[in-house]
Amino acid sequence: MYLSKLTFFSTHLKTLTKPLTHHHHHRHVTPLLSIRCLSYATPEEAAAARRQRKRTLRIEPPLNSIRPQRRPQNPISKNPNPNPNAPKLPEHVSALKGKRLDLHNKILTLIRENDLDEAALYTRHSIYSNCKPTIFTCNAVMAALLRQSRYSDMLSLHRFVTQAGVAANVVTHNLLINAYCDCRKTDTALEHYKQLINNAPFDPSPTTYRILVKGLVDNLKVDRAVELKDEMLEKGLVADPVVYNYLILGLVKNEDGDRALALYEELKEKLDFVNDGIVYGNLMKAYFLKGLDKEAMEIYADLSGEGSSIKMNALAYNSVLQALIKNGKSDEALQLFERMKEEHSPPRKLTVNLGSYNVMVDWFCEQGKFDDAIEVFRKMGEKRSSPDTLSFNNLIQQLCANDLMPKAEELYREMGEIPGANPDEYTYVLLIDTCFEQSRADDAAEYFGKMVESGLKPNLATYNKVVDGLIKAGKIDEANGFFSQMIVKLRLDAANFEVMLRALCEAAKLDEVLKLVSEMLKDEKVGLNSEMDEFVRDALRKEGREGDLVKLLEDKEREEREKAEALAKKAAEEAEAEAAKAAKASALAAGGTYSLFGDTKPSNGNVSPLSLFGDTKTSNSDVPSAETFSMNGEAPSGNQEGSGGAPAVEATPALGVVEETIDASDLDKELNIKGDGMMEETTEASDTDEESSIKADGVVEEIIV
DNA sequence: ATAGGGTTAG
Repeated sequence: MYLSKLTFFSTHLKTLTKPLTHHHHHRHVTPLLSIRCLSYATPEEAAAARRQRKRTLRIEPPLNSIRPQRRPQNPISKNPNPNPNAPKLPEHVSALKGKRLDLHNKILTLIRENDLDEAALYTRHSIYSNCKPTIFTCNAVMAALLRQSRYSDMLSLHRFVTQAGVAANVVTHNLLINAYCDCRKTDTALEHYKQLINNAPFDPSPTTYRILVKGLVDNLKVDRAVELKDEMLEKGLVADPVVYNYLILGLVKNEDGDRALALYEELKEKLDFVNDGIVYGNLMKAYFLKGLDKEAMEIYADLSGEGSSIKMNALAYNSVLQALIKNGKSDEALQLFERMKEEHSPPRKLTVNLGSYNVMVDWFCEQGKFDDAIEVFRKMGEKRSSPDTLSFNNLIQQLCANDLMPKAEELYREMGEIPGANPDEYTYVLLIDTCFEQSRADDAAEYFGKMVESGLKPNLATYNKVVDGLIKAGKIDEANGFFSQMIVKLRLDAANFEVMLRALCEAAKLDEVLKLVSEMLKDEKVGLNSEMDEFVRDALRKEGREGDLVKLLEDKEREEREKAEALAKKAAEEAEAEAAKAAKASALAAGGTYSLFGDTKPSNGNVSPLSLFGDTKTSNSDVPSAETFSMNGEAPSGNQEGSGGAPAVEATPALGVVEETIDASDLDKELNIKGDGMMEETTEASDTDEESSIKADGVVEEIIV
């Protein structure tokens, strides 16, 4: 139950993110790949690979002649001249034993405890220890990060383990493709898929196609998704009902009932009989779409009939339930819901889940039957389903929108008692909005306070809403309290300061006004413009306190002057010291150098005296010091894609160095992820755009190793 | 032992 909740929550989180359009930057990646493939992350790796090749040469020929089917799909053994640069094969599951299995289990425990930071850190630290994590462990952590929509952390970890020479397997690739799809970067996902096909020493799995087809359908690219399904069949993979279901869903959403039905026919032909119930809800929707209610209900009779061999689980039933509800089959829907609950017998047979209840709640709300909605919502515990934050928010929102705030607040109070259903930003914004609508400014303020108190981070829009609302309601002190609380947290800007200043002036809270003015003067991004200056003067004049501002400004000015003087003095001292040093250096360059090297004259007259001393501080910036030079030449340059990063990997990367090259903020930029993990709204996701984000491309480039 | 179907939403 815990896991299913996690999954549910993650889909919630995933939908929270709103991707940005990125600038495509199409580059030729293929030639680089072969270079990248050469590199082993560590000398140990390279040595191990050499030993492996020797062993292979020694052992394989006789074995092959006896049992040639032993390693038929291994490109290295197929190749008469094993290319040391060939993509590395991922480790077999059998590598997961002993200490490495212990490590794996330890990290799985961290994931189960939802301590992903620790899990990721542990994985990284183990990389260069004597107990290297297997790709299975890396995948587990990456999968957990993906589930929580922590894309940049996931890509960063991936990059790290890849640079360390942990060879990716098909699951790794699927995870990356999944991440790209979730970020609406379907082009990048397809690019990655192409690289997988062309370069990886293994084939895509059925799941690869599920992920890609779902991603394309979600991003309204049904036609491309259909093409991919055909590629899947060409690869000799079995027609997958899940893949067909996504396609049918996409076509139904496009109101293309004909093609949806045709796809079902195709699937039926390939499988003889489709016993996976997942397709039938959408199939019914396709019939309904074409006005063929009778056919739709025949399908329903088939799947729900006595002795039907169609396998229905909760997901399949939910889809059918939805089809009935959305097409006016109310009695059947109610009956089906009852039946789903009856058939439910965990742990083996799961025919109802949180999703079923959500569908019912929405349906009742649609009909205005809010008490029924609340009742069915409360009853989900009977079937050992437990509501999550999203399902609470959904119901609370419908109640708020229908003048049922007391019931909404009752549900809000229940949220804290249910694990996994803590109120989130969305919950509080709903309640705050509704409170203001109902002129309950105090309560709105209280919710805002609770929101901050519980560690949630209101965004600027929420802050503005609350402060504006409080000011309008004349609650200046409360507004000012939140203002001071949020100055740093939200990096409030001049406009926010001015709103507060105006309100304080108008309320004639002069002490507060002066305090705020002093704050504004301290912040060089804010300051006091002439309009505000006048505003403040007016307010003070009314109470005869104009002098207070004059004094404040004078104090400030004196402070500034003193500061400037101190700075100037310091600069002068430094310049003097510098001059002395330079004089010393040139004296040495003129004559002193020889003494350093005995009698030998420097053969190269171009040697810069400065670089000889390695004094980077005094060196002219045009003359690269030895230090700078070696940095440019040897440091692994994971961030500079395509700029010769691969050979650098061959040097033993010290942990710190590699970590330096994996800059999470760069990865954030890569996926346009903001610091809080939220993504900006896309203006337009363009497909024809030939350019792809450099960074995203770089990752694609790098993974196929 | 590592990925994986459907629904609600600013």
